[in-house]
Amino acid sequence: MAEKSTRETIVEAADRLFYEHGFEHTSFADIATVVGISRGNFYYHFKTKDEILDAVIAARMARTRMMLDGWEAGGDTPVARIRSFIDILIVNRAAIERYGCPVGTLSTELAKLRHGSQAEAGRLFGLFRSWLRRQFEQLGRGDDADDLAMHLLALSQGVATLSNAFRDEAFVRREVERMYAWLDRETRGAAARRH
Amino acid sequence: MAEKSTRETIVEAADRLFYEHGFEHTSFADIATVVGISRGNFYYHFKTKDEILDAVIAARMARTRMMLDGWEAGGDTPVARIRSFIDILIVNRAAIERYGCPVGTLSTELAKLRHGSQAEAGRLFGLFRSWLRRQFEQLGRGDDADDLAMHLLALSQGVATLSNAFRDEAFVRREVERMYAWLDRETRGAAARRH
DNA sequence: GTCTATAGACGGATAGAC
DNA sequence: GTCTATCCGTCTATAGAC
Repeated sequence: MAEKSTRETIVEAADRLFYEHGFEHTSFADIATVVGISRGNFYYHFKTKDEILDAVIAARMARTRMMLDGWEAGGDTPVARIRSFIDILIVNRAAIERYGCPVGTLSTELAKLRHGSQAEAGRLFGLFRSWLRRQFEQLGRGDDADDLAMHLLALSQGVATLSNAFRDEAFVRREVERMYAWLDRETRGAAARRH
Repeated sequence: MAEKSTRETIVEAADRLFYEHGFEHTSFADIATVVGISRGNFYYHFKTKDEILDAVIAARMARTRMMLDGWEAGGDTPVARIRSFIDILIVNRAAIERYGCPVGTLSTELAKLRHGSQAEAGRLFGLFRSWLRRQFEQLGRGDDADDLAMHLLALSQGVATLSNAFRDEAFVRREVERMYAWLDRETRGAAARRH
């Protein structure tokens, strides 16, 4: 495996810092310190903070696509795949408790900053939305597949926010079970409808 | 009506700026400019930014309590009162689309900043949580009243976040209708259970 | 003359940009 | 490595009320 380029290392560090401390709260010096390079070298790779942000968003888009592709390949049925989405709340529980959802918190921060890349960040949500919509469509919910996708996305976001505010693991687990039950209800007889 | 004190004016301006631009992104100079006073005068009333934050949180707590008391007095039944909560998404739709939920966005921002007042901000959530819990208890849901309160709070948070990200009014209205339906389902036969 | 409210200038620190 | 802007926080000065 080839060594990671300096640029990639910078983007990874910025990605983590933006998530854990917020975009605005993260300074060039913070990133440079984590990466272990001088600020001079830094400016060779990125001219402005906005450039780093765009690179971070692009990296997250790529990573998310890979994750969604993995779920697509790994799940036998649409229901199983949608469960993979719900399970993020469990898998990433510790990080979410501390820092919230990476997608939601970046999106709201950029909205408040009136930052030009907010639309870009919103496309991250779009990836999940269209992926979920496709799963529901495969379950025969052509009419309201997008509604269902948005509903599940919203609930997942809200659970992440409250998990961050209350740090209550039991709450998250209850809500995940509730989402499972909801999914079963919504998709009951789905196979029958398809034929 | 007595004229508002300078201190109150400062807190009001800070409240709005913290909501619209975020806590960290708002500087003393920004607040002073909005209020129309000098920075020197500013420091006479508040020594540090954290002091203003605490005052803002205290003001929001008081305002929220008044709002909840108003719903309590204005709604004939617990269901009607809970609907008042759900309706915030409609009433404050324009602001939420732009800036998100004031409670959720402040809480997540302070969490990322590891700010000492995050617990204070979390108490704002607590107000809604315990108020909702009481409503569900009055509907005879003693066992899972808190679960239901948290679930509704989470859904409301998620809808606010996605409303901010996608700026989709139709989505918000659909989710509000969905919450109404959920509320009806959860409270069906509530009166019977109580007797 | 002291207290309150306001104003303005100064300094250290740090940020982003080159 | 340097430059400029900005931010937070302190310090001093002024003007009126009592």
